[in-house]
Amino acid sequence: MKKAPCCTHKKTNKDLTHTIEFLKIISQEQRLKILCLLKNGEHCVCDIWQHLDMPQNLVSHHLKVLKDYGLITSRKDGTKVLYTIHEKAVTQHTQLLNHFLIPYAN
Amino acid sequence: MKKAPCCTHKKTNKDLTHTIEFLKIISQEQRLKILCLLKNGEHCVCDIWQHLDMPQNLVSHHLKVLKDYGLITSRKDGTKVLYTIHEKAVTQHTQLLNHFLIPYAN
DNA sequence: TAGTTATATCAATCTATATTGATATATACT
DNA sequence: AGTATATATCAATATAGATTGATATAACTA
Repeated sequence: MKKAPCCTHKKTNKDLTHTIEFLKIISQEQRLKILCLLKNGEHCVCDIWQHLDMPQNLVSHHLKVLKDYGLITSRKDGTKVLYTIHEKAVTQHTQLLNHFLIPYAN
Repeated sequence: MKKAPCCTHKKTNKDLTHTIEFLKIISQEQRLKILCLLKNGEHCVCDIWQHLDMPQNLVSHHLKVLKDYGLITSRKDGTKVLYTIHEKAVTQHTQLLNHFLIPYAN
């Protein structure tokens, strides 16, 4: 039987710290909306701020936070910068989260 | 093919608000630790604050937040109050979260 | 080169909320 | 009744981080 992680173990403490970091980043309406938009495909910054009706600099700021943590990636295309969700990273984090919340999560 | 939820739809906006509430509650080290402890079984308040080395009133406060949002339940046993994770509610919230992060999440 | 569009950065302010200290309530025991 | 233990509540403070406004950088166009 697979052992459920417990917060008293060293390794799990590290995982918990990472999970908290991940959660703090996504527990923000604007950022979750951005991720939700990007999960359906690549978008430039102007797409995002017009679509979500928020100031351009704020979007850039949130994109930086998301990118610094590896939840999205970007590539340049002329003057535009196109952002995409990093699906694998996101999935890894959500699975780690489940370990802390659900007994014997896979 | 199942349609992925999009943040521009009314119903999804409501779901997003709920998901943000859920995330704000669990994106807190002390609270995630409490949930992690409770997921492995019932515990009284003194168990929790001694185990997690945090002040009693702070634990009570966090337990109230978790209970008010339906993530845990409680029952009295003499002077003690025993708390348990509400596994079904937690699972529902994590599944909703996946819809916002992962394309075609089940 | 000058102008325009797209994006990023920085400092200052605002806001939400975690934490603390003091105290209240509730139950059990002698 | 009086004391001890367990839990909850409340007001005050501390703090992290979201938002704003101004400005910088970079690339394309005429």
